[in-house]
Formats: sequence, C-alpha cells, structure tokens
Amino acid sequence: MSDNQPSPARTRYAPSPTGYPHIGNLRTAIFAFLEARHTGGQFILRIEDTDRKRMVEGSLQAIKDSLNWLGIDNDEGPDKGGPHAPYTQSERLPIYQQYAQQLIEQGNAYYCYCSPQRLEAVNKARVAQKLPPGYDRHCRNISEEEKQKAIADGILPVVRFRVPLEGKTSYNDFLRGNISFENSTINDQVILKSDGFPTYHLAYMVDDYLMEVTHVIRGHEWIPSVPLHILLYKAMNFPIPILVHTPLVLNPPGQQGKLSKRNSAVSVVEYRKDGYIAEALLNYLVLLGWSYDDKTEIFSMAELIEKFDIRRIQTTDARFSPEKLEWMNAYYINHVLSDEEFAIRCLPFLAEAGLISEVEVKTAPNDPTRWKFILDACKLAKDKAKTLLEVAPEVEFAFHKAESFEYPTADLIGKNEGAEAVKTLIEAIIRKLESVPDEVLQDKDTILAAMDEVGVELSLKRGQVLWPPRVALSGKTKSPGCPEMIKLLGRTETIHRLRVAQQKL
RNA sequence: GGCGCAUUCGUCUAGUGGCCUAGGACGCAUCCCUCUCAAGGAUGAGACCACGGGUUCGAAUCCCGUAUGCGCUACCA
Repeated sequence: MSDNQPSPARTRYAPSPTGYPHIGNLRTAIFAFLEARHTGGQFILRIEDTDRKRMVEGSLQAIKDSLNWLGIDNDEGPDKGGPHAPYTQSERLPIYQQYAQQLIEQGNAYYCYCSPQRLEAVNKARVAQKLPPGYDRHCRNISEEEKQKAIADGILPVVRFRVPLEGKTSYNDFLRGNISFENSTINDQVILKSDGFPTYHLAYMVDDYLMEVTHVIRGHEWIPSVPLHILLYKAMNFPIPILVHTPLVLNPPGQQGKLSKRNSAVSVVEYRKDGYIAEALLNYLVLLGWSYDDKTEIFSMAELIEKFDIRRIQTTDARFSPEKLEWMNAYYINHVLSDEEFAIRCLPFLAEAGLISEVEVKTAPNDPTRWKFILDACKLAKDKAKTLLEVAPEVEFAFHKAESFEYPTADLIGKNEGAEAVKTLIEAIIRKLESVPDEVLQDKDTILAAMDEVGVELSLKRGQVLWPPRVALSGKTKSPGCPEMIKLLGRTETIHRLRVAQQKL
C-alpha cells in the first residue's frame, strides 16, 4: 500500500502576541497543523508572550482570527485549555524559574550582574578587535565581594547558560541532516531575564517537554540557536524532539530579504479584505516550500491532510509571488467554489460596495426571492473575477437604477451607424422583448436567438445588435454577457432601461 | 567580520546515479473561441541543472573548493 503509518505527532504553533501574524509564520503553522492531522496527532496553540515590550493589544484575537479564517483549528490552547494548561507563557513563570534554578544548582547556569552599559562596551571592544560580538562571561568567575556589592546595589541579575568552552555540538536536522557547530562560537545566552521572564530558548523547550511536543517545526532562522538548545536539552535531561526547520518566505523577485510589509501584504486579514479566498491562500502558501508531486497544485484541506508528507518540505527559501496567488484565487473562484458558496462569500463585499445593506449579509440567504436575485447576479461575475473585490463593480448594474447611469451617449452607439440607427435598433429590441413568451426570457440561449432575429430583421451583426443594450443595461462598455443581463433583469426592467437609454439619444 | 544554511526556466517546483536532448505550474508571446471584458482551448519562447574540479562505464543527482543568495550574531522571538 502506501508508506508505513507514522506515529501521531504533537505539534504546535507558538506565536508571539505582536499583532497580526506574518504570512510566512502562518505557513509554518500550516505545516505543523498538517503534520498533526496527517498522523492523527494533536495541534497545540501556545502564546509566547515573554517579551512584554513588544506586546500588542488584541493580538490573541488577531492570531485566532487568522487561524480560524484559514481553517486551522487547534486541539489545545489558551482558548480551549487542555491537559497541559495554561498555554500562555506569562502564566507559567514559576515553571521556568524552577528549571533555571535547577540549572544553577547543577552548575549549568549562573547569575550575571553585568549592566547593559558594560555589555555594550564589551561588544564594542570585541568588534574593534575583529572578534564576533558576544558576552565575555565575566560573571562566570565573579568574586564573592563583587557579587555581594551587586546585590547590595539592588541589581537584579539575569541567568546565563554556561556553554562549554571547547568541543563541538552537532545535531541531526530532520530536513537537512547533520549540522555541527564549534562550542567556542556559542554565547553564554541569557535564559532568564532580570524581570523573571524566561527567554525563548528556555521557555519553548520547557513547554515543549511538558506538553509532550514531538516535532519542533519552525523557520530556519533558528538553526544558529540549535546548538545552544541541544546543550540545554542535555543539561535538563530532556529528550530531543524532531527538529524541522522550514525554508523562509522571501520578497517577490527584485526585492531583497524576508517577505516584508514594504513589499506585500503580510497578514491574512489584508488578503481577506482584498477579496482572497481562504482556501486559495492556504493552498498557495502550502505550495511555497512543499510539493506533493510534479503536477498536482489544487488541494482541498482534506486532500492536504491526506497527502501531506513532512519529509517533502523544501530546504530552499521561496519567493512570494503575488501573481501566482492571484491566479490561484481566480481558479478557486472560477472552478472550485459552487455558485452558492461563491455568492455567500460575495455578500460582505456587496455590502461594502453599498449594493446591499449590512443586515442583508446575514438575512439575504433566507429570503428566497432576494437570494435568487443576488445569487444570479453573483454568478455573472463568477468565471471572471480574480478576487471577491472585483465582483461588485461587475454586478453593480443590477442593483442600481438605470437613471443613475452616467455614460457618454457615444458609448451607446458603439459600432453602429449613428444615433438614429441605434434608436431604431432599440425600438426593434423592445418590440421583440414584448412579443416573446416568458420561457424565452428564462434562458440566455433563447434570448440570444431572439436578439439574432432582430439582427436578421435589420441586417445587423450580432456584435452590433448587442452593443447598445449592453450599455443601456449596465451603464458600461465592459459588462457581463448581454443575454445574461437581460435574463437577470427580466422583461419589465430591461425594457425600462432601454427606454431610459432611448431618451439619452 | 564570525558562524550556519541554501543554490534546477524570471518565479514556485518535479527529479534521490542511466527513463533528462530536464517534466509541470504562474507569468510572458502567438493563435483559436467570442456580443464587450474575462474565462477556456492550443502552440511557443524560456534552464549549458551557479561555477571549477573530482568519484563513476555513466551525475542535475555523490565528494571537495569557489562564487552568490539568505539567515543568525539582543535581558526579540
């Protein structure tokens, strides 16, 4: 059959509450989520709020909204609780402090009383000597008097990890194989800050251990920190989880660096506002750094869960392509979404454009007549729109009165012989519409046939016949198909609009 | 500067020693369809697999060096 059954993975997404999550970040969350679901494991949401200076109000909600919209649900987390609650680091402070204390007692960590000024001076001096910046480990061998003086001065110490001065530390990266570092290049990193909060290095590790996380899935910018982590895992006697470092999402071609605000929309809400479909964004993001085979590109969530293989995550950074995202979004609108699903997603955008009321966003689907009209209107834009934002301009004609249209009368004439000819043509169309039975107006093909009869009558080509009604009905030169518009508006309204146009000539 | 990771069409990728005179997709071009705009269909241009050395009967695939890109180098994550 297929590959051997992997054991259930416990993975997590552990964002910092600094606002709306970055799309590159979310992609890593998607990978972690898919791995958990694919293996029948659990996906955990954990909030890493250990840096109080960078906290942004409302971030938790923003994170939940982003995940929610993309269709990523967690099994445990601050909102849901779980066997290892709390899932917010600021509520777990005593736990980290206890582990830090243990490391100190074991001799693997030490208090450091150095001032920020001294640290800065040390760094400067080292850089001047062409040495890599870093802590000079001054407090490793601090004298008792010096220590007592610092305490008497009320200096709050940090806790630093005591890194071996010699030797090598290596580990097996899940995607990249063996990676090793000289211990001499590793700093005596701070693991507990002077305010009693842990740094990332201590906190993530303690939590992952306690929460029984099996796979650490994060961006590859963490690789340089891994040797420190390995040393810490060993000092604390934790098993080392599977370490998966995903590629980064870079700016579009031509721009340098990691995907940034300057170059593209970077949060999920922006894409939502711009009319992107959640499934399309998710699908696109997954394909940035992962592939299933040499041809499949469109995946439903169910297919992703079934087919996701963490081993196929790329090691090369990927450039974000707004063009391909837009293509994929259009593909979802045109080919994946049903008419009903599409119309439902259009509602907020129609309201935003003032075509329907805010309450109708909720009530319209329950009002059969109104819903049919809105559904039919949206359908006119379905195989054309690239984003939901493009729907309203395409269908607004159906919601506006003909009297409000503003267009040059020359538009009405188009390829025809002149105002008089167009007047005659419109008259003929009106007569045809009046004489034709109701069934004819139910179908765009029979409407087209009726229009063709008018064409034969007046010796005009199809393009000439359909041009004036297009402008009369939509108020524009670019519009949905003419028979489609007639069908949507119905006999009375169509004739009315033609008469309004007639006045203009 | 130091350390680390990466390197297949402009971009996302397939490829794990012979099936590769390198496949798919986006974008681009041309044509078809056509009531406008799209969508759709077809075709095409586009990669000496970063470069230089090995290993091998045989390398995009393995090894070494160089170059380039990216990341890290905080009491940020």
